[in-house]
Amino acid sequence: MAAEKSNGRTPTIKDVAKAAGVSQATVSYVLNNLNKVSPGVDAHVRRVARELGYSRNRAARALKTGRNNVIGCIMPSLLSPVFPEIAQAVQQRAEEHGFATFVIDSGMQTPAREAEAIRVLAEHGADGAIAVLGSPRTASDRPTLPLVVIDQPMDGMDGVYADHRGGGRLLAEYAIGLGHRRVGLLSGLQSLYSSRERREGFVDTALGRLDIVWEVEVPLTPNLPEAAVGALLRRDVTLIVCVNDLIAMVVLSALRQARIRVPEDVSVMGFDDMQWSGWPLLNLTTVRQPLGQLGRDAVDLLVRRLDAPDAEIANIVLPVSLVERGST
Amino acid sequence: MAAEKSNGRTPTIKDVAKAAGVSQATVSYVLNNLNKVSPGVDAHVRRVARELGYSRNRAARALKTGRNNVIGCIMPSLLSPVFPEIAQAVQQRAEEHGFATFVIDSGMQTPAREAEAIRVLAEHGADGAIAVLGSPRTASDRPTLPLVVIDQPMDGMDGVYADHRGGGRLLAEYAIGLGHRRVGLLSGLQSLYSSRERREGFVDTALGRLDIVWEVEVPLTPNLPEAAVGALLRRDVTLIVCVNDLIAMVVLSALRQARIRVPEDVSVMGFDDMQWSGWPLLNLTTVRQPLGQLGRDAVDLLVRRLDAPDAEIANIVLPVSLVERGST
DNA sequence: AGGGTCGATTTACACGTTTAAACAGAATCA
DNA sequence: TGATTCTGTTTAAACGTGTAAATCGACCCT
Repeated sequence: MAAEKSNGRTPTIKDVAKAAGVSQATVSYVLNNLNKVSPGVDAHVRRVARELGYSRNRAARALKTGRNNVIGCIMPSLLSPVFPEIAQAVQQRAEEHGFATFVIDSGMQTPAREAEAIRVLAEHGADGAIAVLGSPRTASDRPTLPLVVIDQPMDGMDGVYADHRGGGRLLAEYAIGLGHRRVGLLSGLQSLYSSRERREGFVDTALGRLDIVWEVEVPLTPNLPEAAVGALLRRDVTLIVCVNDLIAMVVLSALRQARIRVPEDVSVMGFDDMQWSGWPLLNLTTVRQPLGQLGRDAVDLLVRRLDAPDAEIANIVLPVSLVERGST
Repeated sequence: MAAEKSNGRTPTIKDVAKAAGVSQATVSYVLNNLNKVSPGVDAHVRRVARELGYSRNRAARALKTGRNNVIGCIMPSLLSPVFPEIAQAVQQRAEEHGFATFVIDSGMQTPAREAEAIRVLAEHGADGAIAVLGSPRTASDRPTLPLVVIDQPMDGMDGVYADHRGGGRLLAEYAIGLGHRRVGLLSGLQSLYSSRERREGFVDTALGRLDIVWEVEVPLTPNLPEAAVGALLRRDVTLIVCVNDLIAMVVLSALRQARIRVPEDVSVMGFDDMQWSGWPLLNLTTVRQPLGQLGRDAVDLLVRRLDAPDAEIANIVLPVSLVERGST
């Protein structure tokens, strides 16, 4: 063993080259798996590199290639239970592709914060990002970064989202099948694609077969506006349909407080099938959307885009399914 | 306006220098806020830079300085409600220091995954990391990365954690004050510092004044072992003390399912004061630990360490407080 | 034997910064 | 006035890679 460069510094490609008795270029070629070098040399270089504990300097190669192998993951909130589930999947899949992931909490859907998040990502060298966007407006500031949008189609960008409309339909059909007639509807902000679709799927199917006695549009944060609470307590429906599980959770809370029993006095349905919806405390009948799959598909789409910037825009729609539980 | 270099490329420091009629070095000095240049030139350079929409290339400066301005944030799980709360605070504070944050889900406390997370971070150029570690073992693989550990002291590393023992004491005192006598204890894995401290604080204070009728050691995942469920249903205590709110939540679930009422039939207490503990559905009496503050202090500690690698090891202990709610 | 091809390897430059060191004036001082 | 400090600015050398282009042999073909 001739040249152990065990001085403090972490070894560079130059050290490896010297130790292996070849040029830097050869080492580079080997380590990038371009099959440009003869098998013998290849093996030798690899061995030496391993022996020295060499690993390529990210900053240098990023500087040279313009690629950082880092993607961003912009979520409206990490405190809600559903986004972390997506973020986790994104991170794992990205890792498989050799990308690291920046998770950023954009602070619940203010367009300014979302634009800011994108800026921060770009500034920190992210190659692209996956985002759950709260506002359609953000589209106008066409970002400097390749973006894959989750939960809604957005023209000019790749997207992955669940079949919200189909989910709404499922809810309505299930309710009808159960013999409900008078229902209340807590729909999400209709400026959001997903909320709109869910609502329309439900309403269209319900038409003529369910009476929507009241409907209140609520923000997707975990507290109900006055109007919604009032409606809940009127007790003039046998079923309350919520735009998502988080809202359903708040509804269950409110009902509990008012000592209205579920499902004896009134039934409740949600949408998402978030992690806790299955627990006895909630036990929520809901529509399951494949959260992990959303994240994984988004990552795949993004790396495809990075490799081929001019590929045609893709939109993936994932199927949903009804999960029957005790709240109905 | 002479030199608008509006060809496609994003502008470099060289473009700015040329446009401003000074050298690259001057531009660099200005933009790094070393007060080396005269006010007039300074202002001029800044203006030109802004006009060109220039922003420094991270890869290049990372290459030169050996600093990436990126920190990692290793959490055992993002699905649990408490860690995202910390992660969010970490991210915000890091941003204030000019650092971006990698959030990594180490997959619930397996030492291998934790070591792997550190490796990934190092490989992706993180300058340091903040970690909630599940296993003490990880300490042995002394990481290549400056680390600040949250939730436990760890020799040789900076740490931030709450006064777990004091919290345990608070719980016991409150229980005594309420007139309880027979209590059940769901303690966490005693291999974890935080669980151990909480338990000891409680047990020491309870000594002779509370009967700990049964005690079961449970993992910190959201499902109870048989033994625990059995104990709950024995109904031989007036109070159940849980190692944290997540466990308490599961307990409430189980009790609900068994139609045991809280707090009429039995009281429940937790630890953490996570986001939902205050909701009517849980309404949990608990000990509040300042989750956000943990994250912020950890970041401060980390950047201090990065600036002064040889500073003495610091450990910050944060105070806790009792939050009275409806479950007792 | 001389030109031509081909594959393996090296040479050499570029990427966009930071920063020590050199430099040029101007101000200060003996 | 000439030597000395100071201040503001520039020059130039890195940092660790990737990769086009040049180089070098070895081999093949008339």
